[in-house]
Amino acid sequence: MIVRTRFAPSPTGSLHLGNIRTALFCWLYSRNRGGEFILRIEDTDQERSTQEATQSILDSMNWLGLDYDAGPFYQAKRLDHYRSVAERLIEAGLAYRCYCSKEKLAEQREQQLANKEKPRYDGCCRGQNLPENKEQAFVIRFKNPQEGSVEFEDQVLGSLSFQNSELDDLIIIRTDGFPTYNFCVVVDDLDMKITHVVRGADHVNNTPRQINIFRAFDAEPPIYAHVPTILGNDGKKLSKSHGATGILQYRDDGFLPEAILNYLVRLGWSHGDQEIFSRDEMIKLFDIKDINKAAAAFNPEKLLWINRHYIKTLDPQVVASYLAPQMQALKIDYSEGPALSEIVVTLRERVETLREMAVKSRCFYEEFANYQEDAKKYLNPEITAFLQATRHRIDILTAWTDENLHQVIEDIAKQFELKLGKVAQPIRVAVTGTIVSPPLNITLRLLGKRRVLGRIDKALSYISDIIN
RNA sequence: GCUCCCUUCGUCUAGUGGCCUAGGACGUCGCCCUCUCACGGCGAAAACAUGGGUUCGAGUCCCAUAGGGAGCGCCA
Repeated sequence: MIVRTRFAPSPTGSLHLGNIRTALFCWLYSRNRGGEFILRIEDTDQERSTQEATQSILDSMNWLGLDYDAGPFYQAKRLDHYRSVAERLIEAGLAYRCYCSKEKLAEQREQQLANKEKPRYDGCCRGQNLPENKEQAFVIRFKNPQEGSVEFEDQVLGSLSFQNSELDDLIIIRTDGFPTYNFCVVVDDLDMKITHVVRGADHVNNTPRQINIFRAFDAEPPIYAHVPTILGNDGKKLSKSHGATGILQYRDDGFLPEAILNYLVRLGWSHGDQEIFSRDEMIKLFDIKDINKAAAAFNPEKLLWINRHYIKTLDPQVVASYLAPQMQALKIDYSEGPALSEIVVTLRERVETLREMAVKSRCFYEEFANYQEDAKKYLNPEITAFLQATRHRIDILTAWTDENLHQVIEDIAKQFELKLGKVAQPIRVAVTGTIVSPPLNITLRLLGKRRVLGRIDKALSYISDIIN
């Protein structure tokens, strides 16, 4: 039997970390088993589904490299199919038309809640076998078994059992003729021959209803695996409605897809003490059986740590390709000056995100307007002499290398009988305008002779200005 | 209210009855390295929710309690 999983988001907003982790687990399982992974867009809610959301789902999957073997399938394109299936269910006596008004139902619900009962449909139209009446609005309800129980073995949670008496007759076709979630899921999972349903634990309570529908079709339900929800770093649920960050925002903020995936795979899943997993390792080692039952809280610091890890260890050329859009977003023209891969190599140990890297790279491509406030104190008359000497040494330097530039700084320190730090820091301020930068010799090399000399001149005139 | 689920350091987790004096990672703190910032190295503090069982022996099995979560839609 070939394993076939699906990720089935509804296009009512952008995908967040919780959704993506579910997609990842789904994808990993199918890849691990050499199976197929299907993308299905559940857009039966005409009110809330949007084209933008659909596009952002596609973009997100693409960015993370979660490729699918079939789809995307759109439920909105299969409406006639769902309707005819529902009609067949009525003919078979497994579903029925219900003419109860929304108002009546709402009232009933309120009443039940007031009586501290579980709100549920009372089955008023069940068994009446009401014919189609075009004059009056009706829905189609599934005839849920009233006795016995539904039991199934969840791959994450273990064996679960629900009494049918707890379940009511759910609506499968609305008044407007659109099918509802629990119905479409079953029809599609069946049609698409899904073998394993890996989804969020918020669907656990839907599962017995869906299994009953499978049974009505005389079909075997798929194997279920409900993965626990992800909580925000405040311990509260992470969800669209609580303003969870869309995954593409992480891309824009300078996170690597490798980091997002690695972070997410370790949330609720583990393989001993291993923290770092390449895509291939995840695929090779992943198993649903190793998913934890408890909900995990999102920890932004650890995501940052993993992001740094990948910035530091991935091929600089690859990181540079991710950096380019960040440079563009900041409108930094990097067509002249150091290659982006050089920037990556020098800045990768001092940033947490690519955005930060882009920001810090600015001084290699553009002149700065002002010295930072805390840097100004280094530019005083006492440094004029060695700054001038430094300028001269650099001016006559023929081979522009890290070694030579380091030698220049050391020589100047020796010549003026100063500690290395005492000369390095003022020079750093002169050429970068700030008190923090990569090692000075490397900074100088990246800036290039023309920029270095220009900035030293600028610092010298700044100093003479404050004297006068 | 009812149904279902969950519970190891602040956080992610290892742990499948003796290997646990509970291990690793992020974060935090300290020290070392050092031209700044970092990287790196070394070290420290930090957890089995509570109470009962079962057992020679329980973080590990069972039961209660407490706490947390999800669902109870003509949303998905």
